[in-house]
Amino acid sequence: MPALPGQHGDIHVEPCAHDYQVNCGNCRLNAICLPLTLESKDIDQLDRIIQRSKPLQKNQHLYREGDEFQSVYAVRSGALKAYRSTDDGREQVTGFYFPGEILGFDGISNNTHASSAKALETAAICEIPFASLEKLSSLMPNLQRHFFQLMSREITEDQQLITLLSKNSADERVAALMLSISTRNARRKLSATNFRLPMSRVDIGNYLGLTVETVSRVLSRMQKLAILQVDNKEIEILDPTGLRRMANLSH
Amino acid sequence: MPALPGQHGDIHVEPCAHDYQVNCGNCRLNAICLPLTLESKDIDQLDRIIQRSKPLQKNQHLYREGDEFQSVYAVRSGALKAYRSTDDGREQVTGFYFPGEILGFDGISNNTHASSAKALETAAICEIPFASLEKLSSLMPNLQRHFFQLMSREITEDQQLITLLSKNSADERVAALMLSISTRNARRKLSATNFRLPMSRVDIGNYLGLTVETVSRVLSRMQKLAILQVDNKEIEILDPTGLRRMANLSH
DNA sequence: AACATGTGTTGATGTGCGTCAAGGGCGCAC
DNA sequence: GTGCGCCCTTGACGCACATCAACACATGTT
Repeated sequence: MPALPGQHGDIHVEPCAHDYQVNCGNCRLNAICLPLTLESKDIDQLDRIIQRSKPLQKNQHLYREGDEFQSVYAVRSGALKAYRSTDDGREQVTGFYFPGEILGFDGISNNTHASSAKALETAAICEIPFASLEKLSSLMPNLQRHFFQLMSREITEDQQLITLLSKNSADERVAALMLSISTRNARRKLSATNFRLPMSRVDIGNYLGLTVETVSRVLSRMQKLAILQVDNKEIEILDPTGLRRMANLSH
Repeated sequence: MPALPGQHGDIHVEPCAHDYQVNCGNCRLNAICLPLTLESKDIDQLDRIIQRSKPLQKNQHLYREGDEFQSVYAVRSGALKAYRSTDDGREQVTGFYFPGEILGFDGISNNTHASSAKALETAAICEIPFASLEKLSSLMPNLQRHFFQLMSREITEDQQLITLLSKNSADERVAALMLSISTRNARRKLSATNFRLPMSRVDIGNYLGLTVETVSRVLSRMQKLAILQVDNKEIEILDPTGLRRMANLSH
């Protein structure tokens, strides 16, 4: 581990000195976030409704369960988790969100956020006020379609998680999560084999319906089988094929 | 296997004799399906894009995983299940759909249905071609918002199921499903305490991440505790409070 | 009526993961 | 340095649910 003074290093943005120059047109992530064929004047219009505020620090909330729904949010850097509290007070992690991904859709149905979202590390966020988005969508069919698609994707991903929880063993669940993170890294042109997990073992277990101990044991086992190299939160995938076999998924 | 000429049969449109008189304006279910304040000319416009074909027979598919996505569907009568096949060939039931409910949203993201939908009993369906719906949504902000809300509701419901699967015992899962069906019945002005389950024990187990045997045992136990009266698929809720306590949910 | 098939129930046994407990590593405060 | 808190790991044990097996019952076919 390199001896960096601030281990997160990256975006240590003071009240966004340079933010005025960030926009959807030049954002590195727009291939993920907005894979649209929009004319540049349309992008400008979209850009004008998006608000970029100062970064969230680790453990800060973006919104909480029960808050009035106003906006959906795109992650520009960092990572977040979404979770809801169960009726007996425990929490259920419902998703992890990485740069280029959009969260907050569960708030639309009741005008109230159905889950909370919290930064797992320092995170920069683009806020997209939903009322403006709706208006703009009416004028730009591509944009309307894009947001229908994003919500649909969230539905299919939730259904994949449902399947994972209902049908797969602890080994398969953990392997599937590692593969998912790897894939999402690759989409952002980062290494598919070396990465740092932004979330704790507790969060992983919570997301996958397992206890911390089980997650830890599975990771140790994968290390013993030379599928992963695990050093605390640093992960290296040594044997992608073995990992896929362990996940028991074809994709 | 019933001796149908072509079991693929699926939607074999042959405008049904009495259908001309069914429309969204006079449909008993529109309070559930379309709880909108639309002017009657708007309802007419919506009505014009909706297609009502002859009912699906039990076990017929409405669509299959991999089919091209064209439409979403509202259930007018009967019941359906949605399911996807896992990588090792088993199936995962992702939802049950009752009259007034809308299914098919998972197809939008890839223009391909991510799950299959099959009738659990004879079912009448309203087909809503998505391309027309999109166009109409651009013109009618209420309608656009309504469909965003419906998709958002699907997301929050999936997240509830995720929580159920990840955190709750067999007893709690089965109790929660019974309560959910009871609530949905009540919304349609049917009895909240007496109903017939349209799905098999296998489907219930599959949906809840349990085996048939466990589902059967839980139902027997509930009967022994005088919470339910179970006669094959006929259910009577004898003790709603006890059922809610067993489900361990506040709502 | 006889039979096949699908669907549901119940009991006996096994096991994967939860629970409980202990201890190690690391960062941070003082 | 010493102490404290948090996160992670590892081992021993138990339990809730899966698995295996047998049987009951309903429905439809011949």
